Amino acid sequence: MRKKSKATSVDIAHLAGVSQATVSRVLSGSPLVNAETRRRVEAVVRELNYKVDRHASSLRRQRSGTLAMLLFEDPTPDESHINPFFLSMLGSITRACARHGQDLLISFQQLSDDWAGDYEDSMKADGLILLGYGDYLAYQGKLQKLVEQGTRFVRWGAVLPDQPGLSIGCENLGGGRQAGTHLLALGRRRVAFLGDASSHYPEFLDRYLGCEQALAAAGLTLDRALQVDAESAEDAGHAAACELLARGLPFDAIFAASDLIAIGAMRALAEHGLRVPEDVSVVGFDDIPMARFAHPPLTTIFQDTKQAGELLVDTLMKLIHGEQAHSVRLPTSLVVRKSCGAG
Amino acid sequence: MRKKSKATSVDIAHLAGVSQATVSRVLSGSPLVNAETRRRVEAVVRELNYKVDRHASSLRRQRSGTLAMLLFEDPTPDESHINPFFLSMLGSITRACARHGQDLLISFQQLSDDWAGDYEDSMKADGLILLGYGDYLAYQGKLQKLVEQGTRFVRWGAVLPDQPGLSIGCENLGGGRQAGTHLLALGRRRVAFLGDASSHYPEFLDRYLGCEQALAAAGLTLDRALQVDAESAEDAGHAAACELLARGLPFDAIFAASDLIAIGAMRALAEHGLRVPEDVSVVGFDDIPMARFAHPPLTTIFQDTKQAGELLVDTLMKLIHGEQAHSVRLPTSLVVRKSCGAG
DNA sequence: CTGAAAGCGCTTACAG
DNA sequence: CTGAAAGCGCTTACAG
Repeated sequence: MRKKSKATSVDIAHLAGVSQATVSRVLSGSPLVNAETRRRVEAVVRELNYKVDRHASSLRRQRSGTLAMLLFEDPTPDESHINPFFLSMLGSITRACARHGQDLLISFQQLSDDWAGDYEDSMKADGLILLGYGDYLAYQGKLQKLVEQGTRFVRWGAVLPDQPGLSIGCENLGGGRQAGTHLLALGRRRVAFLGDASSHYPEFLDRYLGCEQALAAAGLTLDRALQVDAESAEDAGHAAACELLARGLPFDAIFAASDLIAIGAMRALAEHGLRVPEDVSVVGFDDIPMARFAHPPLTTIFQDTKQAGELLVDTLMKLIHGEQAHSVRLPTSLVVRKSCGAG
Repeated sequence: MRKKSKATSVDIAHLAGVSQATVSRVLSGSPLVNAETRRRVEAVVRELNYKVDRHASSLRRQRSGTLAMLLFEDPTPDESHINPFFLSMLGSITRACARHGQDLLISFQQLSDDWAGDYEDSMKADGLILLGYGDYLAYQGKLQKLVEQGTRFVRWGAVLPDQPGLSIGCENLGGGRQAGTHLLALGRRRVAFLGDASSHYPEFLDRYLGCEQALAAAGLTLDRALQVDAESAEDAGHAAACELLARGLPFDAIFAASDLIAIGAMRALAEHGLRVPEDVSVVGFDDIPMARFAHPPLTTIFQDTKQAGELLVDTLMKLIHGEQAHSVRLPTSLVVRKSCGAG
């Protein structure tokens, strides 16, 4: 902040009776400083509450000490609330950044944006964290471009074989299997899937496939006629469930690709006089805070957002430091509540 | 980012056949540039996708072009999810920052922190946006210190007469009145208040007082024996409602100081076999996204987080530019859903 | 309207 | 272990 007179390293040097270079060495933790000298400098630093000017430091080091988080959503209805799932990652990302001594810049983007903005951010930050749901095929090209530019980034999302850059994601396939297995154990046989299940949304697709595997293991099939596209939003879930109902095919369970979809679907079910879980079991995915308060409380597949956030930052830092880093898939777990019946 | 060779203004100058100073003038929108020269420079800038180095620029200008948002919560149970109310402000704050060409740094703090962190942030940003619930009396001193330091900041919260610095808040008194009036209109007479109602939480206190005014206007009182302290969290709301029930006093309505409290209270009510709204009406405050999905959907007092976020940023920018700025109270509105009965 | 030059506050070879 | 000095990439008086 602009204050009467912000102390600089020169002031500190003066007061401590050393050169400015030595002050700098002390503050950057250089081993090339006499212990006694260091103590003297540190005392003055503390007294004046001196902080290194990050701009000067970054300029000189050619490294910013800043990470940027880009949150994008698909067509994002103007005033939309941000996907709660990503929000819960925000906390752990922030904390992880602090632990690494990095600042966190945040920026919201439309998937449709030029992403010129990204490039801009990439000049401000040492690396990018990409969060967002959206048509994967649509932004794969942008990721490619980022790679070509030499931009360091890590994204949250499906871990795919040939993807550009690194991803941290969860075991979507395994999570889908957990959902299917649970439904099966409860005696459900006709499972509907709400959510896009194509390579446009690889995470959803894997959840679909995982569920299908679980059913297949029991000699059952996930009837494609019971699949309805939906993006991760309550409204979309509601619409999808209505569409499903309109098809008139029998089903006794819904596996929603996200909690938001599940919650919307339950609303539609209730409006149509169907009881959850008596008439139909519902499983979600994510375990957003709202899931607990849904009616009935939603059984869902938990993704560890805390660990995810940390891993995202840790991985990005490795990239920045030129260390070896790789994509990872985090395990999921089933959270049994009321929406499927006796757990 | 560190790339093979990032273009600098010198490169641009060279290619455009002008001096580096002129490039700088073009990029900062100086009027002291010939239109033709400007066009030539801009062409090169576009072609190389050149961006001004923010660190160099900030260092030179002694202004960072960055705003910092400090989000603090009271004792914050380690992995707690951030208060959803603040999260919904995040989006509009980010957008408003972008509109002002400012970057947004975000940082989470414990109210108990030394806030040395703040001072640190204050060196990185031109101004601070403070968001958080917590004991006002406990952090008033910190605000005072910020003022003394000359740090520019705006906080979201109660607009109080002698507070240090500026606040943007809502008409808590008016909102409380709207809640009380609505309850009254529905025939409710014995209103309980869940939430701290002391000067430690001035926002809650005003909501309480507003409700009390509405009742008084009808010749009724807000019985203090029906008030139970609670912080803004679902668990706290649940606990408070249990405590209220344990007191054994009759009541036919609950005005919760926040939606989270209301949702927790409804859970307790249900556990005790009480129906909402038949046996007791419930009104919340905030209108967080979850309110719509509560069971029953929660009638609540809406605070315009979108406008709030924008105002927070606009006000802070005025402060930074040395313009006149002042605290403001935003109007609230009643959102009728199902938790109070016929609306 | 344009250029040459100083300087923002650091970090880091380079000498010693 | 320490200091003097160069230089990171800009912005902005100062001349012209």
